[in-house]
Amino acid sequence: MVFKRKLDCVSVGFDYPNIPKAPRSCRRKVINKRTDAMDLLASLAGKLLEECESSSSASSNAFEVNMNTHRKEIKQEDDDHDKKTCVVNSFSFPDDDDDDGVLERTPVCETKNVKCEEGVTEEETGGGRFEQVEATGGFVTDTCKLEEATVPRTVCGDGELKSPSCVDGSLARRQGNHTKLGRDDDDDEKLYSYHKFSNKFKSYRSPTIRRIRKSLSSQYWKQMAKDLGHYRGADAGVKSVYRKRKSCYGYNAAWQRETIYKRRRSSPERSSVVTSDGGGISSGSVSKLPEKRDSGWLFCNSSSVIFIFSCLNGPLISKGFFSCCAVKLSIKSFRIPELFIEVPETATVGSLKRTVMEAVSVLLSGGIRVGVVVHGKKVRDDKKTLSQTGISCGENLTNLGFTLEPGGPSKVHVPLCSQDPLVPIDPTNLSERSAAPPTLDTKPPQADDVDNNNHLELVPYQKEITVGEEEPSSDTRAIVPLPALEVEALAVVPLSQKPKRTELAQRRTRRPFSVTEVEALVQAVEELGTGRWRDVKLRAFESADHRTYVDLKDKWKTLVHTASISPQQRRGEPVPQELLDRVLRAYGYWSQRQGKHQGKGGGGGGAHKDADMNRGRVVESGVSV
DNA sequence: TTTAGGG
DNA sequence: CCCTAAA
Repeated sequence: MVFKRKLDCVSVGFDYPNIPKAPRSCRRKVINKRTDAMDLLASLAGKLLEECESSSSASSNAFEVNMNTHRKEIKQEDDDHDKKTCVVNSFSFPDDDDDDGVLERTPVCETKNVKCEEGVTEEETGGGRFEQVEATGGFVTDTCKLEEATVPRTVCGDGELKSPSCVDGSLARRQGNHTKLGRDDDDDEKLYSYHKFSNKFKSYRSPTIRRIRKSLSSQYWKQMAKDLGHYRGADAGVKSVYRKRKSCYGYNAAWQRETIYKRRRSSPERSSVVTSDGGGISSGSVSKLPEKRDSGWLFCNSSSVIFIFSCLNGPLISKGFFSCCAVKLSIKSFRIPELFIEVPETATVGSLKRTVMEAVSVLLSGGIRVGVVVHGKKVRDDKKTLSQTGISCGENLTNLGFTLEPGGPSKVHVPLCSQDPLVPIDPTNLSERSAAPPTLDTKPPQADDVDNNNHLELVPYQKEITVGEEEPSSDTRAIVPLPALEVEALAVVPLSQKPKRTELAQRRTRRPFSVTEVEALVQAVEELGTGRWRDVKLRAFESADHRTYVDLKDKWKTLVHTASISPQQRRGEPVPQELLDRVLRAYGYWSQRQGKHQGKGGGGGGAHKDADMNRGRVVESGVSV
């Protein structure tokens, strides 16, 4: 099989405009999948680690996270006719990467027979995705060894919100390698294909993509920061998601537009890690370290705090300085063990990469268990504080380690994602797995609970994000959505990305309309007509915070339906027939009126007093079915 | 932000 | 109730 051909296939795969336009609902699902990929991607990126050391020699104090297995091999076998089975025995996430452009944060897939190509601009790829890979002649797609996939880490020493680019020395060390790898390809044809690929991707733009990109832009990170209550930008007023929701007409657009935020909408009693433990943190008592928190890993609580936040929404790494000493730690690298991946022979290299990445991402985003090892002994008691395990402030923590294991309900000692049970992942069946992604329940922080003295800063997995930047110009700096879920890849990687409900947003509790409410609604619609739901809301439900104008519109819709079906078919608390009659009457009237005036409406006199409506048998004429 | 409709 | 295209 000629590589070039495959590459072309990849190009075709990215030809977004060729994707048949599906019905809106279908399209939406595709979009969701893309978003999931982004989430996973972000999550992958989020397994970054940060050290608090301010000295450049900090890295020498780092400890390492080691995985059980380190077989550096991908065995690839034929599976029936067209399946390739790749076993990725280990991945490592080195501590750094080059510092040249966004690729420095791009997980790099190195294989013996597969080269990593750089040169994809940030605009094209953004951070956090596998970069293009070109195969050498020896690729012919039977045994390839994947030596490591690397994810750089972030090292910042001063507690300021910084991009990973603040990593200097250690990054430089690595730069040579990858650059060389990428650049010494002398195959023009492949290069051509590669650029063709890039261009394809460049044109791979759509409002949806832009939106996703936007949501992953710095704005997003800032929002996350705000959520955590540690972002001190111009818009510092952190408000409770719940409250935003409640005041239907009060919240600002930015919030509402935040797609991500919807995932975090939740009941007010839920709070974020830092939020609920703010007091403990500032107290400087390690013993108050939260042992079990929502969506992050809060480490140390005195003069320095490392908060590693990871969820489907993306990773955050934050850090703050407090008044006393802290446990400082750095994770140079860790490895995740064996993955089992199955792809069709016809799969492109690109899709293979994406498959691997998704697998890794899925694994990282919830399918791994983290163990804490202190002095060589595994600490199983989650409630133990660090100090109780023998870790004390100021020490280099060379005696602290972690273990990561895939699969199984998490016995997380350090919750990487969520306190919710993690969905087990069977790494040997990843490609066929239909299980829902890990349940990641991110919970909105409550502004009221936020200890603003904590001043945690966030270090997004993203370059050059600036704290004060209000303009989401960072569009181009966003972790650009991986085109991983284009049709082809979806076909190849049937990973079920269907999010569980809890993963998105918590559905509001159902609150059936009372007869009184129905009456008020009918009354208002009689007067205002249909199509002025905001007015209806203001007129009749202004104080009912839980009833949005959309709710009212929906209720009206169901009322009309209810009124038009037989009483036997109706469910729930019966609505007096009298009200239903009024519903039909108003419906008919306003339908007719709208037809006549063609949206001319306006605030004119209420229909309530309109003789036409009360008198006429508009009902029949107005109601169809 | 609101409206309108499908899910 | 949710989601979202469109206005």
